[in-house]
Amino acid sequence: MESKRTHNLQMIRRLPLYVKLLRKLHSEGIEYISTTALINELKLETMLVRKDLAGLGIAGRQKIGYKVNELLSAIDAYLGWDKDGEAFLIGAGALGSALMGYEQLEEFGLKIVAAFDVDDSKVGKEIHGKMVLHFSKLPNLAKRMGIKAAIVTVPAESAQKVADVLVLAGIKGIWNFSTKELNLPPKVICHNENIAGGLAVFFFKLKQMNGEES
Amino acid sequence: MESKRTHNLQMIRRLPLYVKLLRKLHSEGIEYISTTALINELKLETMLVRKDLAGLGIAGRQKIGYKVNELLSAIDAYLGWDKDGEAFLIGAGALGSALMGYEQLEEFGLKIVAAFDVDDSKVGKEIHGKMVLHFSKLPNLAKRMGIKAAIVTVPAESAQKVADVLVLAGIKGIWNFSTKELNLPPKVICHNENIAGGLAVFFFKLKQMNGEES
DNA sequence: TAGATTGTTAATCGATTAACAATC
DNA sequence: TAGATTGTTAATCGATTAACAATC
Repeated sequence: MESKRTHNLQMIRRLPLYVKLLRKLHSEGIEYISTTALINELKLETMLVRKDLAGLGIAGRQKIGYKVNELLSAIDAYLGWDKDGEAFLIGAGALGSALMGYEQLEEFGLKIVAAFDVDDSKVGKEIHGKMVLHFSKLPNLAKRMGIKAAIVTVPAESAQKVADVLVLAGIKGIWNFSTKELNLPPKVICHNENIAGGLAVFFFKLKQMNGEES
Repeated sequence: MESKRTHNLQMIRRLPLYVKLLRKLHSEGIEYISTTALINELKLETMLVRKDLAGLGIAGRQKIGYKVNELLSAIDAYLGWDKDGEAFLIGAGALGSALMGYEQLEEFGLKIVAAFDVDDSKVGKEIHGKMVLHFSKLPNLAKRMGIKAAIVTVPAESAQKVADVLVLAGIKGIWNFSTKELNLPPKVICHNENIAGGLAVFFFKLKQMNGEES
C-alpha cells in the first residue's frame, strides 16, 4: 500500500497557482481546460504543467482536456485540503499580524483561529478580527480545541523555546517563519519559510543583472 | 572574465542563516569558526556547509577554521550587499504592512523607503513609520530618488498592471509576493515569493505524517 | 485521415551527498 | 606523528526538459 511515486515538492509548490486559476474558471462556468490553455494563462513550461497534472493521477481526454472540478478535487485530495486546517499563530509582531490578515491563507485552506504572544501590550487585543492571547494559555486551548498545526512568527531567539511548548501541547505540524532551524521529535513535522533566503536570491539576481550591464 | 561556477540558488537561500550566526559570533568577539562549529549551531548537513563556504571562494585554515569577518564580507560581496538596497513597496495591505515593519529586511540589506497604494483610506497614513503614497506618484519619485527595486504585494488581479507601471518608471528588480507570474522585459529581473506554495508543502507534509499513523 | 492533445519513457541538468586527498 | 580540519573530485539523487507513442 506504499506509494511508489516520489513526491515532487516543487510541483506541490505550484499547485496553488493552478488552484487559483481553476477556481476562477470554475466560477465562470468553464468545465474543461487543456494543458495548452493552462500554460498560456500561467506562463509555465509546457512539460512542467503536463507532468504536474499527470502526477495528480487523474485522466484527461484528448482534444478536450481535463475537467476543471476533477482537477480541483484531485489537488485538494493530494494536499489534504479535504479536512480543513485550523492553526494557532505564535508571535503577533509585524509578520504574524500580516498572516492573520492575509486572506490567501484561508483561501488555501488554513484558518488561524487564535494568536499568542507574551507581550502584554498585544495580549487581549484583536488583530484582523482575531484574538491575541497570552502564550501560557496555548497548551490548554490546543488540547480543548484539538488544534494540531501552528505558525511560528517569533524572533529566532525564542523560536526553540516556543517549539518545545508546542510539542508538549500536542502540536503535530509547525510552519516556521523564524530564521532558526528547529529541533523537533520525529513525529512533529516542520516546514521552514525562509523569507530572508528569498531576499538573498532577489539581491543576487539584481547584482547579476547590474553586473552584466557595466 | 565570465564566471565559470554555476551559481547554486539553494546555497544563496542559506546564506542569510550563516550571516545571522556569524554576526552574533562577531559581536561576541569570536574571530574564527570551523565548519564543524557552524554545523552544530545551524543543524545543517556537513557537506552542504562545506560546499557553501567553498563556493564563496575564500580560504579557511586547517585546525582553525574560517575568519568570521572574512566570511561575512565574502557573503556580502557575493549577494551584492555592499551597496545598500532601497526599495518601494506597492500594496499596503496586510502582507505589505508586515514587510514594512519586518526588521529582518533591513537587517539583510533591504530598506523600504516608501509604500504605495490606490486605496484612499491608506494613502497619506504612516505604517511602521513609513509613508503610504498614492500609486500615481511612484514614477516621478522613483526617478527622483533613483529607486531601482520594488516589492509587489498587491492582489494577483492588479499585479501585471502594477508591474507595467514599474517597468516604465525604471525599476530594474521586482520581488513579487502576488500569486501571479509577471510578464516583464528581459532587462527587469523578478523573484517570486510563493507563500501559498509554502503553505501547500506544509499541508502536504502534515497529511503524509497523519496518513502514516493511521 | 490529419491534427490536437494526452500520456509515458529516456536524457539532461542542477544540487546534494559521499569518498578521498591535502595540510597544518 | 596523529588528528582535526580544509579542499576537491566523483557518485547519487531529484526535478526538469526532450523525445516519442497513443488516441480521440
